[in-house]
This record gives sequence, structure tokens and C-alpha cells, in this order.
Amino acid sequence: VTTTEAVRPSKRLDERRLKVWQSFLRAHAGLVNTLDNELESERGLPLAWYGVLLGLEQATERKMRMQELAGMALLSFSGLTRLVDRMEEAGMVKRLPCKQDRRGSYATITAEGRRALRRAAPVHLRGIQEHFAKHLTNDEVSALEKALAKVIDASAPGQPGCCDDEE
Amino acid sequence: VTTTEAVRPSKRLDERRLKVWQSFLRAHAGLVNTLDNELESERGLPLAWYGVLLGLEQATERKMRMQELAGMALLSFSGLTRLVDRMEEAGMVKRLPCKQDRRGSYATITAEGRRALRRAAPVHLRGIQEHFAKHLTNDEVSALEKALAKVIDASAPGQPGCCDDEE
DNA sequence: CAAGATTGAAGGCTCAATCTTC
DNA sequence: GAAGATTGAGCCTTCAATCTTG
Repeated sequence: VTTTEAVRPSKRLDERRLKVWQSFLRAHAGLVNTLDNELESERGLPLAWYGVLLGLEQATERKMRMQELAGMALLSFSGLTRLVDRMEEAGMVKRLPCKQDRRGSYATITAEGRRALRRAAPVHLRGIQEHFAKHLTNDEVSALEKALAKVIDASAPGQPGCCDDEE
Repeated sequence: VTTTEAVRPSKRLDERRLKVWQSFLRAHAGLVNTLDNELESERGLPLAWYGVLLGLEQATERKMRMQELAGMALLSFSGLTRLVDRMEEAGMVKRLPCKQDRRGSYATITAEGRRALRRAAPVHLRGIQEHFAKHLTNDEVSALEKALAKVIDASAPGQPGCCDDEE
């Protein structure tokens, strides 16, 4: 690695990192908006629905507990309940009772849901490529992988050593 | 730059970049949630309000047209109108008629708004440092600056040469 | 009583229609 | 008629309360 400067981050927030944070917010807003619009207008599918369908399709036996699915979809429990309500009404997913623990329930993807996912996937993947991936060099991808991983598990709830002392 | 591989990005979306996209979404969701909760619980200020107050404080003469402010706050026009309604009711901002063009109006920050901003700033800046900035090495900051800049102006609305041809 | 999930109430955002001024 | 801003309707999300099962 060519160290342009010291690697040790400073304790105070510097101007450059603050700007990067603002760019991060701006990039996210623009991208999500664009991708959601594309998917919605070309396939009639909201971005959030795509995420749920993809999660279910890739899950073991194509089913997930509501809890897990909420974590996947970055939604609250009640938010997910209602999203699944709407998707079930649209015939994309279906609830399944959980035999082992009758408090809980599974969500599964239906045949129609899988069809919708297959139709939407090319559009969405193209969008990610066009608006996000194609602008990143391999070095930038590496940097993002590392940086985002650190940020994610530092903001994971209930992390040990997250806020322990003053340094 | 130590080129680990070719710099030219491929035309097809690769697995690594797709994962990075998902991490990007996850990181954003976690961060915004955390920062909003901190600001709300420690200072009673929603994150969106902070953004508006900061924008107005730094604007020329501490005022902005509703349009500009909407762009800043990453909100629709009607969304901003309502946000300003709530903030005006809370005494943080005030609308000002625009003499030159009587269709438009300005929003300004009030003394109380400036007070709230001064109280909130340390909390928010600390949050950005703790949950985001401090995890980034200088090299990662450089990579993010470049990558995000490209992504942002590729998704800027009405960009020339954005979707013109196939290669 | 705790855990998984849902429901009621309320807040906040967006699209489309509207109002006022250019 | 177009532009700046607002309003009405509807959708989506969250918190807190609730229901059911462990």
C-alpha cells in the first residue's frame, strides 16, 4: 500500500471526512431514487419488494422468518409485517405457519413472485452497474469493501467495545 | 497508485461490486438510524432539521429559496414545504417574502434555530466521527472521495452524456 | 412473564392539482 | 402559459399497545 500519510485516524473529525460523509448521503439518495424509479417504471416493482423477493429466493427452502426478513429488508418488525401484507395481497409472497414454534410464521415466495423477480432482476442489475458499479475502479472497490465493513459492524446494535472508554 | 489490477471497469456487473452495493445500503441505513437517534434523544432534534438549520446558517445572509433548500435537504418541494412548516411552528426558521420575485419566498434561520444548531452540532459531529469517520484510513478517504464524486454526478438529473449510447 | 408477530395511531414523504405571480 | 410554492390525498413507516404461544 502506498501510504500517502499516517494511517492512524485522528480523534477529531476533519473537514475532509465530513465532506465525504455528506457525499455519502447525497450519493445514496440519488442512487436509491434512480434505481427505485427505474424498477418501478419498467417493471412496476418497488425497490423494497425486490429486496424481499431476492432474500426469499436465496433463502434455504425459499422461506424466512419474519424477524430475519425484517433485518434483511432494513425495516422494523411492524414495517415488514405491512410490507408482507401488501406483497401477499399482490400474490408475490405467502405466509406459512411455523410448526416448531407456533408463535412465529414464515414468509415464502410464490410462483408469481419468482416470475416478477426474474423479470425485474436484469433491469435492476443493469441499474446498479450503470449508476454505481461502473464508476468504481478495482482499487476503489477494495477500499469501499474495507471501509464499509468497518462502518457496518461498528454500527451493528449491541456491539462489544463500541462505546467503552474515552481512549 | 499501486494498480492491483486493470483500472478499466468491466461492462458486466461483477459479484464483488454487487456485494459492495449491498454493503453501501446497509451502512447507510445503520448510520442514519444511529445518528438520527442520537440527535433526537440527546438534543430533541431530528436529523433532517439539523441539515436544514446548517444549510441556512451557512448560506449567504443566512437565507435560501425554498427550491435550493429542497435540493440541499434531499427532499421534494412539497416535502420541504412541510418540513419548513413544522420548523417554523417550532420557531427554528421563518419564511421571508422575496421582493424581487413575489412568487417565491426565502427561509431564514431564527435566533432560536441558531441556538438549537449550536447545541446540536457537537453531538452530531461526534456521532459522525465515532460511527463513520474514525473507521476510515486516509487512503480509504481518498478512494471514497473519488468514487462518490463520480457516482453523484453520474446520477445527477439531466446530466449531459448520461444515457446517450451503448458503449 | 418473555418472544414472535400484528394492529392502531400518528408522523412524514411524494405525486398531482392548485394558487399566485411572472 | 410557465415558474415558485403550497395543498389534498394516499402511501409507507415507526412507536407503543396488544394478542398468542412458549
